[in-house]
Amino acid sequence: MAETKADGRRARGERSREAILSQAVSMASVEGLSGLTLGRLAEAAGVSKSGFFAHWRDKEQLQLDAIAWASRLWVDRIIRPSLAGPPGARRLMALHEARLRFYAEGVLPGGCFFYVAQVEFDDKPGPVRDAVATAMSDWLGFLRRTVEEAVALGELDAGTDAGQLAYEINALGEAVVSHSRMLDAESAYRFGRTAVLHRLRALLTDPTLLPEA
Amino acid sequence: MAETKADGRRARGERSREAILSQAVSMASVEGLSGLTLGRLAEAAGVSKSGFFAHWRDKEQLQLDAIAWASRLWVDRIIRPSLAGPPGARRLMALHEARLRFYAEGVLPGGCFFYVAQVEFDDKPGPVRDAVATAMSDWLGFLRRTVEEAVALGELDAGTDAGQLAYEINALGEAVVSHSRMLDAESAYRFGRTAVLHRLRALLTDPTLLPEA
DNA sequence: AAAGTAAAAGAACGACCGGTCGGTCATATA
DNA sequence: TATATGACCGACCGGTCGTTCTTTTACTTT
Repeated sequence: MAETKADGRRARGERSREAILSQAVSMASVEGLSGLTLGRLAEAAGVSKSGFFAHWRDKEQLQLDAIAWASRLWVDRIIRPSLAGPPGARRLMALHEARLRFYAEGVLPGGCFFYVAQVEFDDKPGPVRDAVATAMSDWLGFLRRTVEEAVALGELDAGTDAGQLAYEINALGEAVVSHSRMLDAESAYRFGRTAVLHRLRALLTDPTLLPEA
Repeated sequence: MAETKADGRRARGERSREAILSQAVSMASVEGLSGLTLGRLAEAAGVSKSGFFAHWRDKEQLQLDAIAWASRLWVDRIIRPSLAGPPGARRLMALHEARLRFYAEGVLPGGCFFYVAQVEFDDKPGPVRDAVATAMSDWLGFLRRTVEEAVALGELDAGTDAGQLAYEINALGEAVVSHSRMLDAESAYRFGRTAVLHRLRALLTDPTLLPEA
């Protein structure tokens, strides 16, 4: 009992910090990291604007931490689950489908944090841009290594260009975000899924590894 | 002589209007249509901030006109040139390569106006969002009809899903923008071109229609 | 030549931006 | 128990935003 009263200032601070960060990632997935304003963020997170500065020196520091937080979310929701299944071609498809599910479930109200962030910062040099580029490079690198693994396992055609295939899987998944929101959600998910499934099936040495549709 | 003096108020206004619009599309390709500020826009276009309001009621009207201006630019640079060549599979590849050239030449400093605009407005209902959605739909519709034409000409496999292929060509081209700016330009253009070329070649009834690489 | 009109500039507005400051209060530390 | 610390607040700063109003200027129309 009296559980809610035991409120240790430090633990409470940590909870505030995470609430703000989580809210920041959500809001940034809609408005972007620049469109995010400290006033609205603080209000949405239930703290005062000045309370915010107990946790971050300035807006840029928050942006950097938000990128790290979003990376963790991506690993938790997309990468880690796929590591529970078999490697190779099936893992590639699992990654892609986890991504589509991530979008479809509306985990982030704007669809994809990094999609917005990379468009926003690809022309604005600085630490934030560098952090986004690193996250993007990490993700594409992981995809590429997963392709290489599939080739090494003999599941995909030996002539497969891993970097090329990683680029395509990423591009075909990314476009689902705006296509589903601007035009039609059902066809966006269908096109996004079918594109990668057929691309992978064409490279498969054992056609039973992935479903026909 | 006295050419610069003959300045007809009306003609001068039209020139101002177009200078502002052109500048707005360039700046919006970097900062987005919301990130665009009237002060910097006016300065870059060589007029005063208030002079802007002689041409547009408010910022939203400018955004709508900028979308129309960017659409015309896209038609002039991508669609119209491709109509000069043969229809069918070669036209699809020509469209894709014109797009990549558009990016590589730096026609717009931010790479692609609509790429930025669609990410920015896919979650913000209103007239601007609707205009961006229409432009996006027009482009994808044109791609789809070009695919259908290629199928009707017997150049592409009869079982080709036109909407699906249009989605893929667009997605694979779009991703070049941020990939080239955030990571590596050379590989981005190579991946973007190779992806569509191979995708089309796999559907070709006459393999000599498109180059091997 | 007079009257009318369109293109601009200049100054100023209220709202909101990121950020600072002084202060309060519960808690961790000694 | 004394003290330092971290979380947090309300008030406020200079600056920029989109927008409005007034005025000047130069062309167009009558």
